[in-house]
Amino acid sequence: MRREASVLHLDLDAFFAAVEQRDKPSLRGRPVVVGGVGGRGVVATASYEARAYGARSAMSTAEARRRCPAGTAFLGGRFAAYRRTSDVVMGLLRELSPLVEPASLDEAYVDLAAGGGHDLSVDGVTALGHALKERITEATGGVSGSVGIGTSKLIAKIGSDLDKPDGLVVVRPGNELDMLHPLPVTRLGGVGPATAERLHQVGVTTVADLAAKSLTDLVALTGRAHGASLYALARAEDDRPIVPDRGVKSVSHEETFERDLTDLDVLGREIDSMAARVGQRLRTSAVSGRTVTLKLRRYDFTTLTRSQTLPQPTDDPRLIATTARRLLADAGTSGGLRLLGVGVSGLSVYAQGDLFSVDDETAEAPDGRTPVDGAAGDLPRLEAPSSATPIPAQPVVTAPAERLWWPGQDVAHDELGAGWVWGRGLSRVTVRFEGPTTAPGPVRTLAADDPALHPADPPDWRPPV
DNA sequence: TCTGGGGTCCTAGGACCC
DNA sequence: TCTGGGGTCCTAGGACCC
Repeated sequence: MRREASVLHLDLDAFFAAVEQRDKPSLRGRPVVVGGVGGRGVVATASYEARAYGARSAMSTAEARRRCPAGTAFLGGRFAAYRRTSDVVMGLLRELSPLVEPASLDEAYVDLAAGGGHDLSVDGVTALGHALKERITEATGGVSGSVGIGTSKLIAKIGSDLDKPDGLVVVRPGNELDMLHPLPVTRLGGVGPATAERLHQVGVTTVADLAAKSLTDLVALTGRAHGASLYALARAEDDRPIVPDRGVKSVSHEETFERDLTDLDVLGREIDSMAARVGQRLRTSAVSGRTVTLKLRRYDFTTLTRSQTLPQPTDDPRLIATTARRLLADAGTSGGLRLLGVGVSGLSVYAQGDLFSVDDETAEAPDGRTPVDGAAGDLPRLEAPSSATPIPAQPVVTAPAERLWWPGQDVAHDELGAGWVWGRGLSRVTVRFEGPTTAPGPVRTLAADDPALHPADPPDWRPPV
C-alpha cells in the first residue's frame, strides 16, 4: 500500500447505453437496454432509466423486456462507436500518466505517482479528479464517469463504485479499513457467487468478518492463491502494480444459436466461419497460437471444452477449423448444441514466411517464434505492423433482407439522410432519422430491401467546426 | 423465450523427464 | 524386487470480471 492516494480508477457510467443516448437524441432521458436482442440474448448495459424498472446487466433480454415499459429501446451493440469513445477517454488518462491500465472499454486504472508533477495531497487529487471528469464529459459529448482515488487498486476501484453515477470519492490515506470493513465481501474483486456462498457458510458477510478469519481457514475454504488474496485484501494490503499493456493471451469467438443445432455439416460450417474470424484477428495482432480449443454448450446448458496443442503455432483458419472440426466429431452433438466456440491460445509473436524482413528485431528465435511471456509489453495490442500481409476479404454472406438490419444499427438513406434502425420485421424496417448533433428526428418505415438504404459507419458526435 | 461474448487466472491429474 | 521427488507440459474444468 502506498503512502499517498496515487491510484485512480475510472468507471464510465452505463457506458454502452450512454453512447447510444449521445448518438440517438430521441433516447435521451428514456430507458435504453444494450445487449443481445435475439431470443437468447442477455443485457450488457442498461441505462439508469432502465435500471429504475429493474433491468440489470447479465439479465436475459426477455426478462428485461418484461420489466421495462413500452417505448424502451432494446439495441444491439455498436462496438466500433464504443471503442472510438473509449479511445478518446484513454487518451485523456494518458495525459495524466504514462501508466494507464485499461481493464475494459469503460474502465481503467491510472498511476498518478508515475505521472510526474501531480500534487498528491488529498486536496490535490480531489481537484485532479474533478477536472478529469469535466474533460471526459466534454470530450465524449456527454458520457460521464465515476472516479475513485486511493492508495491501491483495491481502494480506488471500490471508491469509484461508492458514489455512482458521476461520482468522485477520494479515500484519505489511513482511512482504508474504515471504508472497507463495513462493506459486504461481495464488493471485493474475486468474490463471486460461489466464493460468497462458501464464505457465508462460515459466517462471513462483511469485509470485517473476513478480516477475522485466519489465513489457514481462507486457504482451506477457497484454495491457495485465492485464500491468500482474500486475506490480504481484507486488510487493505494490495500492492498490485498498474500494468499498461498486459498483452493478449488468447483469441476466441463463440456463438449461441437461436435454436439448438445437431447437424455436423451445419456445425462444421459454423466452425469454419468462427475459425476465419479467429485467424483474421490473430493476423491483425501479428500472433499465432499452438492450442486450439473447441467450446460447446449442450441443450441442457452443460458446458465443456476440448483442446489440442499443435506442434507449431498457427494463424491459419483452415488448420484451426480442421482441428476444431475433429474435436467436435470426437465430442459429439447428441441432444443438440446451443453454443459453439473456437479459440486459440498459447500465443507467440510469429514470423510467418517472409512476413518480417531480415532486419526485423522481433524475429529473433531460429524458428521465428518469440514467446509472448516476458515480452508481453512489446506485443502489439490492436494494430497490425505495417509489414503484415493484407487480410483477405471475408466472403459476403447473403442473408434474407429482413435479417440484414438490427436495432440500433447506423444506416444512411440516399434521400432521407443518416439514421438508425428502430425495429424490423415482415420485410419492413423502421428507421429514425437523427444523429448526435440533430434534434430528435422523424421515424419512417421502409421496405427492408429498399435499395436507397445502406449500413453506415457510426456518426461523429462532435459538432461541425 | 431463463441463462452472451470476450477474456483472465487457478487448480488438479496424468504423462513424461531427469 | 512396497511403491521418491521435482519440474514442465497438456488437458479439462471452474470461478470470476466487464
